[in-house]
Amino acid sequence: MHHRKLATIEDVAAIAGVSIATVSRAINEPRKVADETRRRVTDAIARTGYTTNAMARSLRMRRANMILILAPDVGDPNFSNILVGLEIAASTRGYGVLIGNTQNDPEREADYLKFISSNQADGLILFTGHLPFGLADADPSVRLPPMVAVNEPVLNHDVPFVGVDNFEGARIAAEHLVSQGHQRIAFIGRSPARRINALREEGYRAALAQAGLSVDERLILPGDGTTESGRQATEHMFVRDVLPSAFLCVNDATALGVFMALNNRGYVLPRQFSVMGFDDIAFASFVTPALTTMKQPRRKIGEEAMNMLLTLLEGEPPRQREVFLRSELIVRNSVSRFTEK
Amino acid sequence: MHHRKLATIEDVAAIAGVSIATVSRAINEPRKVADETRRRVTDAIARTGYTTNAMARSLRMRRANMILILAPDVGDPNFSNILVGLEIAASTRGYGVLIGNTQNDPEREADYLKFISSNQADGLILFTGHLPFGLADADPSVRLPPMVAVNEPVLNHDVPFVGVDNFEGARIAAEHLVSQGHQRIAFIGRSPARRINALREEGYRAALAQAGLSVDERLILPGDGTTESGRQATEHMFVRDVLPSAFLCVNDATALGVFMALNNRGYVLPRQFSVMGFDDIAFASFVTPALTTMKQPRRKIGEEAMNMLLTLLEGEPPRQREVFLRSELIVRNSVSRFTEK
DNA sequence: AGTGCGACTGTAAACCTTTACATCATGGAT
DNA sequence: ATCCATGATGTAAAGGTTTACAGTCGCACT
Repeated sequence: MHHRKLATIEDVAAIAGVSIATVSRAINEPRKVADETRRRVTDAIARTGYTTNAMARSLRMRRANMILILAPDVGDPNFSNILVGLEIAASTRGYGVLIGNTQNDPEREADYLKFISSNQADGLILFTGHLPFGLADADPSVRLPPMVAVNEPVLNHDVPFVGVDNFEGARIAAEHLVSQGHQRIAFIGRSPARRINALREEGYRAALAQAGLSVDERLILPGDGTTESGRQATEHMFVRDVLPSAFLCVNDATALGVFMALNNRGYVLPRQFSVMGFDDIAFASFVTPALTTMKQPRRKIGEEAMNMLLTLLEGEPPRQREVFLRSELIVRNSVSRFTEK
Repeated sequence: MHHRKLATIEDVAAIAGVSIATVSRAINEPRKVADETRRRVTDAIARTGYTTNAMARSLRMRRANMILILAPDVGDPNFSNILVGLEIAASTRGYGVLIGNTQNDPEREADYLKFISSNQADGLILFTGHLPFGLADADPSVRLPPMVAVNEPVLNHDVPFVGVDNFEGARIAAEHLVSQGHQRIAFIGRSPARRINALREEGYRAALAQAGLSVDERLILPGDGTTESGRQATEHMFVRDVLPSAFLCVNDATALGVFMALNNRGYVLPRQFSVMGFDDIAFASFVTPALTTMKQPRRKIGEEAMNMLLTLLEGEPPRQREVFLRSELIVRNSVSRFTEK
């Protein structure tokens, strides 16, 4: 199967006693060939073990049936499950999935665009939150390749987007804390420049407003979404001695940092402090106490995004340029009812 | 750049005033064309924004510069970092990386092989621990495509392998526990059918033997490497009331299950029990107490495997058919010195 | 009988490269 | 003056498809 020269459409045609055009048609538009002929072709294909050469096909058709996924970090816990969804949707529609790990390196981003310009990939899924370097500055007369952003919307450009409704998710999360009697709720992970963080913060504010609670700006701490930033923010609160009864974290990684800081100081969770995360990444349920959080429908996000891209590719305009999926409240053990001490 | 017809080698040739053969040579074998001519070609390329059409190139060259990675589960915490290594090595050598998520579904495995037989991919990285369905039963006269197994060796077939030295790693881990004074050490995750589990168990036995300790077979519990299996095994030990002072787990996920069971029963770690894992997956350092474990050089494994595959592809026989990389002992807080109670 | 139509099939061009082989010029050695 | 080697370039084939267009055949209809 490998070394021995592969069968071509011509071999099949010879055996079936027809022209190569007919073989091609028998494969791609079966209704257009007579039953008897089709049977002969099918037999010949089976006998030769013929598979159509994808390169020749792509060359002729000017499409590779291949999608390039650009991600800054393949190891991101949010990434892998979205990837599963992307991959499933792609393969059911006959597309392959190419991975590009950019590490936010402009050079690598530009490099990967070669897959597009060399016709090796037909479209782009962006995980990066920005246009790849080399496209961003291109003059606007050249058309951008078909692409869809996922997880994080693309800055300053009108790229179709599929992701979770961050505002609404954070609002629900904060509402949950309020419903448990918490009034002094911290928000960990302020970072106005990041769309995701900004939206989640807004959701938090909206929930407090709705509940008639005023926000104490001292309870809103900056953070970039890393575990370390959560730890630092928590430490900072203790140093300043302005403390909440509950922490709403911009994501699970941050929540983990909060856990570590509180554990370190000898507090017992959730008795003394409640903590909420966002994302529901893999270990959220394994940590002690198990983390109450908002679950992202990651696989669904992937499927939705890929389907959007593929219909885009097939020429139809997308039904909507932005799809927001609902995140789901997952109640575990890291939030307790607030009781006056 | 996208819709407007792409520049071909012919356009470049016309502008540079040379033949297409010269353009091709200027690109691929620059030394073979005169300095002046090369300059003209380079200019023309810059002016047209030409990129060589990868499909035409692959068709002619009969190689796609593309590697297919077959993994049963893209979400596996071991996977993503190995993927990073694979991806880096591939892209530095000018190869792209195609992802196939098989979910251990034979149909999907066979489906993905089409990428190989249709010339869309030149080689295969196997994460699955077995030959993909459709290759396994093929009659031996047909040559297998070039491939390298990673993470888990391939069952019953002589496929080159790159991974961690599981025996030696487990031996070091057990040795570490012994060095901390532990004598009753449990092994959680026995599963003779899995190469990895079997090897790690052997390493464990070797360490005990070396220390002159006899193994208590009742302390060796079955498990498939999932968190749940770790939890169950631990429960089982309490039910039978045969207890160790330390748990050596076949992997970190299992260790997490042990954590959960012990926490549940109100024990304080590592004071009352020591626990060791294997793998050093992402959250090993975030769990409380932070997990002492053996770190797999995952990125390195990926790089090594990809380089092996690519040299294989370029015709050279591999220097060795199996590469075992050393795992590293990471001491955190889940193991304490054993003290007689 | 002639016309037109529908169903089926074949011919050949086009997709864009790479590269074996041929050609040509130049210059040094004989 | 001739020959040969060397270096630079061009010509054309080959790689395997898809598909516009043309052709053939049988048949119903006028």
